[in-house]
Amino acid sequence: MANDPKMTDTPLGFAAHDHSACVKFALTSAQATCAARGVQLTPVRQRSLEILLESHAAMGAYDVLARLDAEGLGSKPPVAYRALSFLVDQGFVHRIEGLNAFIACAHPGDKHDPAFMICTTCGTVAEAQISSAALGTSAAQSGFQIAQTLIEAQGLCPACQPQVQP
Amino acid sequence: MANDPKMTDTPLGFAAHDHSACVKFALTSAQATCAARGVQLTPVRQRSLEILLESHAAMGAYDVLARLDAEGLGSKPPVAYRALSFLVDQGFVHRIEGLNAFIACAHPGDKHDPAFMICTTCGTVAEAQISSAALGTSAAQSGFQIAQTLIEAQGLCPACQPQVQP
DNA sequence: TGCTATTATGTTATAACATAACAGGTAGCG
DNA sequence: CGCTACCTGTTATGTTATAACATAATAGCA
Repeated sequence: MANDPKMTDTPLGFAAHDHSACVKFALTSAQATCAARGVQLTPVRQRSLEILLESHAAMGAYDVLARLDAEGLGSKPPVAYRALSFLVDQGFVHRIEGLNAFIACAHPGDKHDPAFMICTTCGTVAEAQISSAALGTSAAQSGFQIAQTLIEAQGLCPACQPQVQP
Repeated sequence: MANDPKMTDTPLGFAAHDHSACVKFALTSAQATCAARGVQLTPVRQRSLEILLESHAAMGAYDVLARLDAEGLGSKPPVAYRALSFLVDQGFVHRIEGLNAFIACAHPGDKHDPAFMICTTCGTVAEAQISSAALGTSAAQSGFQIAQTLIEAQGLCPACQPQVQP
């Protein structure tokens, strides 16, 4: 059930790979995770994930919705947004703030903060399998030319943290 | 023209500081930069920058617009978006993708990739004066509890880069 | 000065992204 | 059965952003 070794060194998106296998793997993995967590991968949710996996690119919520609508799975924005929220919550999909778009996670299963390399010319998005600090290195290795790096950390500022010391 | 030393160790947003001095400094600095670059810091642009500097927090484009409108400087979305685009282009203001918001740069003059720490409770945004890798360290030092880190790099993928080798 | 190219602003209209709120349906369980 | 929990359908609206075109100010220069 592991990825084929030949596709693990390069971020997805820039590298050729066995696409149907990677879709199948991600889907199976998501199904197993949902079963383990006792949450439901309903038809709309699963199909939304498949759409993102198949396109293998960043898609807007309305793009996904259009696909769902074409298949009779729902035509109103909340349908897509609810499915995408679920998938993001479960870690199967990442949201790319800079594009207002969603993309299937390139290495589901691992808990991780996503790091993306977004091509400003063709819009291709590659997810880097790294721990944030190594972004520059990873980019250089894959031949990606970084123009701009954006970091956003969300959390609690000192004033808003629950107090331990009275 | 340097920042007061006492306010350089902590990211702005979480630390008390001489606010009117920091507004004045940033404004003067922006004026000088515009003069040096031969671009115009027009009334709308300068006032937009002032609004962001004064509030010292992340503001949506329509929030800025409301302020401009109240002062008779323009009431239609493009007015705010054009001014904000200019300020972002010049590096006086950063756009925070995760919030669809804008914030005045905390250390103008330096060329840098912005790194932010965003409180999910109170919305306070602090700009970290760091080179991306040190975010975790900086956060720990300032007492910020990171829940989630988001990295977005924009640039050119291998296929889109101008070819050097024929 | 007068021409023209450029840059900035004003305005209309609409596109694109996102969510609140409520109604209805279905599955599991006591 | 009747309850609860969860998911889906739908209406309506809120929020963010830009295209496109008209007008005005400015700068550079013959």
